[in-house]
Amino acid sequence: MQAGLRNFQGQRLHESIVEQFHALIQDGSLEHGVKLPSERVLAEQLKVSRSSVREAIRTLELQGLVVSKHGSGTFVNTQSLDAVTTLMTSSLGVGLDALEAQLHDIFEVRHLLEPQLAALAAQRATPEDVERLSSILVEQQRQIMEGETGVDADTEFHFALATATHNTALVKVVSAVEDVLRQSRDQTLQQPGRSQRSLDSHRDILDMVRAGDHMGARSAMEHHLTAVEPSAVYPDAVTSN
Amino acid sequence: MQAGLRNFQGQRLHESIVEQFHALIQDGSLEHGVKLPSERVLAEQLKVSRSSVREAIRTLELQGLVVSKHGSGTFVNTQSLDAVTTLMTSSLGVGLDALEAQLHDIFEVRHLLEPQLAALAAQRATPEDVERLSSILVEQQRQIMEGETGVDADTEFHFALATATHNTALVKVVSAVEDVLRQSRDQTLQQPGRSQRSLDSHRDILDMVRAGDHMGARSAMEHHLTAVEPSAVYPDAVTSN
DNA sequence: AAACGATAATTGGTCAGACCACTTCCTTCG
DNA sequence: CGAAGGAAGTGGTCTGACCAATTATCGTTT
Repeated sequence: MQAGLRNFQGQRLHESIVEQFHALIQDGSLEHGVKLPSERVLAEQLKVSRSSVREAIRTLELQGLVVSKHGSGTFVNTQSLDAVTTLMTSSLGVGLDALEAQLHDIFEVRHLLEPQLAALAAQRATPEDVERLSSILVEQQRQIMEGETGVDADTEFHFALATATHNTALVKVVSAVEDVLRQSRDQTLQQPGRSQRSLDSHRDILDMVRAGDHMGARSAMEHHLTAVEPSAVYPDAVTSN
Repeated sequence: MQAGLRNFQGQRLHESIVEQFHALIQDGSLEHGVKLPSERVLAEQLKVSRSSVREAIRTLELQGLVVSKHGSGTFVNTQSLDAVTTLMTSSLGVGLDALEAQLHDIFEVRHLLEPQLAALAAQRATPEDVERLSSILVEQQRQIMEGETGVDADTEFHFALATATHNTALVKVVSAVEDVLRQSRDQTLQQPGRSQRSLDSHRDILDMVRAGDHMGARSAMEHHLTAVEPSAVYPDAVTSN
């Protein structure tokens, strides 16, 4: 009987090769630093083409599990940061509830990040920043009155608030989170009253920022996030002071 | 127009192709959902073989920036969390001058994120998580005793702490931040005593996590961040305690 | 004219064999 | 004995071909 090479439904060949290596690494057959056979030999052993082996190795290298050195060989590397992650995530299969779980995780990141962010913004926002935030809320009000959800203005507000911290790294992190959220936010805001409530708490936040009240801005943001959060009730949210 | 295809120092061909796509995506030339040319056409346009194009696409797909569908084509995908984080890290790497300025910003993000993260980890860490964190500190101690800075173990500790929150989104955000920091951390830790002090405060954090004391973990992390912050202003003012 | 179905064209996935560039190691020469 | 040189091994790239899934095309049928 030929080697496993189960190539079931929609599974690409080099992907199943990757899975085999994951298994070999996880059960300890391939320890750190071990040099694995050459691509040509691997291709012959697995009875696949060298291209497939290469694409598999490319994947493993991207995952940090392996390092290829030109002219020398390919070596197992299980001590990198990336390596541990991929080994963890590969072990637990991706279920149907994965997306929902991811969404919850992202909201949790917001809970950690944005209240602090609002506090920073309250301390550093320039009059121009406040003006910009204010005009965004006007636009959001207009969208809501026209029957839209105002999701774009909603996202824009959080982005602008991040900008008001004058911390470029923070802006990038927040926009990463908000970008992913924008898709789901549209559904959330379609529940009756949600849009208006979101706008109201945005106004509260802006008031605090305008007043330079960083404590107030922090709690206003926390209130806002709780208000717009999809029903998910969590046992113990982080108590921030 | 034939783009440069600069293949300088040890740069593999498909890697420079990946970089070109990163640039195209970042400057907005490739928006979400856009279908890019077939592999054969791309190979011709870039004047490389189709294999190289494929390996580049494989990389982009692993980074979440692109999705290939058999028989249909390859499409840009910039709305996944993976996509945004990889774009973030690749963009933060550029600019030697900007890096200096952004370093402060990044440390500020850590100050916002990681204490909260430590609190979460203290609430959710499993015995396995604690075990893992513990072994990392052993490794860090070993590296320091051998005269190294222990920068890898240092980075890995923060990464492992993030995984202990069991929040995949949080892990991704933190690893993006830590990745950028690893470069500068090596310099910071080279100041005498810094490495040992960093290890000591890591131990404090782990103690709090082990005890499930989320408040203690939070303040321990805050203390740690303050201790290792590259405060070029005060050379060695921080007491070791 | 619209709906359906077979067919061709397109595209990603895999395969085969070749050559190039870099490393390693061993032989050979000084 | 050491160093220069070359041979073998390895990853990196190229070429061209075929397979498999999808999509577009066009004919027939209703």
